[in-house]
Amino acid sequence: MKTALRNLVLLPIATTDGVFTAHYSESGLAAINFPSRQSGTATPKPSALSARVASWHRATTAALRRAVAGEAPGELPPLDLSAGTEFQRAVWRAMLKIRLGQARSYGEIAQSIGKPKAVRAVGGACGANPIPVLVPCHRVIAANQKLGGFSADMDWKRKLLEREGVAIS
DNA sequence: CCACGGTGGTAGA
DNA sequence: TCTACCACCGTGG
Repeated sequence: MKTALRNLVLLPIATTDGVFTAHYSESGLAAINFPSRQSGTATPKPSALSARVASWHRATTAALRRAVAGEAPGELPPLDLSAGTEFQRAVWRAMLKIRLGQARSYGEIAQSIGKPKAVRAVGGACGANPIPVLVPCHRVIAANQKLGGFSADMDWKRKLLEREGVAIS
């Protein structure tokens, strides 16, 4: 990932499962971090926030809380996926089309973006997804109906799928 | 159950 | 460039 110095604003999102951190660029929501023990995000003064970012953050907060609960997220803020390569963005767009309660295999994603043999590479792109939960990388599983992997805690993947009613063998 | 080869995309040297 | 990873997948013991 190339280091574009983009002015990022970091804001916390409290959920039933801990405090996530949202990153906003000039053009939208650029990343979400899972809760971690050490990282407390200092909340900027509200006056320092542009109205635009504040409104994005309201949308993100509502969407994330629903998504974490296994519900449909509703309307998302604009997503800034510019950090990814062309291939990665294609994979992330494909993931956004997987509906709640459904799951696709890595191979099916590869097929759907017109690169049926780029199966392992799809796994890599899933791991590079900057906006987990809202861009539902957890709905991509192995072809044998097994779980596959996850960059963050595997428990998150299992938990999210369970809440969405997806059965795993 | 396990081993292995064929794969394409990425990051790092 | 070249090389070594991989959140895979099918086939074969």
